[in-house]
Amino acid sequence: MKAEGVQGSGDARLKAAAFLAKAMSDENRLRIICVLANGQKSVSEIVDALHISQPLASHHLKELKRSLLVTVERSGPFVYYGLADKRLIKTLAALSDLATDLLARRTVL
Amino acid sequence: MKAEGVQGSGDARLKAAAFLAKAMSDENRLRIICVLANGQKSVSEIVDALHISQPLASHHLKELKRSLLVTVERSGPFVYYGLADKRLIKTLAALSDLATDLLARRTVL
DNA sequence: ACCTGATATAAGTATATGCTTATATGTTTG
DNA sequence: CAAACATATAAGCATATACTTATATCAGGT
Repeated sequence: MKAEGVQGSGDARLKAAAFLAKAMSDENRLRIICVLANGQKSVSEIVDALHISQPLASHHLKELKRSLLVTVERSGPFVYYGLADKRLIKTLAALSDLATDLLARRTVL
Repeated sequence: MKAEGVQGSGDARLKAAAFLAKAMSDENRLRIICVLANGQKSVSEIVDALHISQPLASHHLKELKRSLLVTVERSGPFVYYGLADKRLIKTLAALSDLATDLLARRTVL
């Protein structure tokens, strides 16, 4: 018999992890996450911070929203995006540390 | 002036993180990582464990190698793949935990 | 050398994704 | 309502990627 507990099947967990990794697999999206780490930001603030076009920012924000990584809140003409979970920052840091090490190791060899 | 230290520019760090996330954005590759968590495995062992075709396994192993996530070692007719860094397991677990929570939260709301 | 098993590559297809330019929607203010 | 600003969507293009089927390479045994 199967005893899955609360966390769902290993299959579902891997699927979810792949989904999250995909959402984090674009540099512009990671830059957005970094900006949002300092609190909610409007689209235009994000555009200014990243130096990308407004439609491109909108596109990535839509993707981040679809992947549940960000929250959306409208206030007047502005739309404020924020991180859905603070652990995103830690997770991003872990990815970054590991990736940097892997690359550095390769450069040396 | 810029004081970057040993870890490279934030830009390079994000690029590296995006690269790693992309490598981890496929469920079959995550399944391979899970299998390799128990030690080196040959291609056919991986094929048997995942129930995927041999060329597909080879394709993903090539991608994992290109992304520096796995080591390759030939022994006779067999090619053994292993994890390049044990932190991959922890990182995958972190991704999985966070992703599962995000999805669960959404399901509830 | 030949055969068998293990792995890699090639070719082809379908789909997805990142980006740009142009346009639409929505909100506030005069 | 019109004008101005903030954001979203549409259309189009180029590239990447996951997968399948078929074939090639490579190593070991007879």
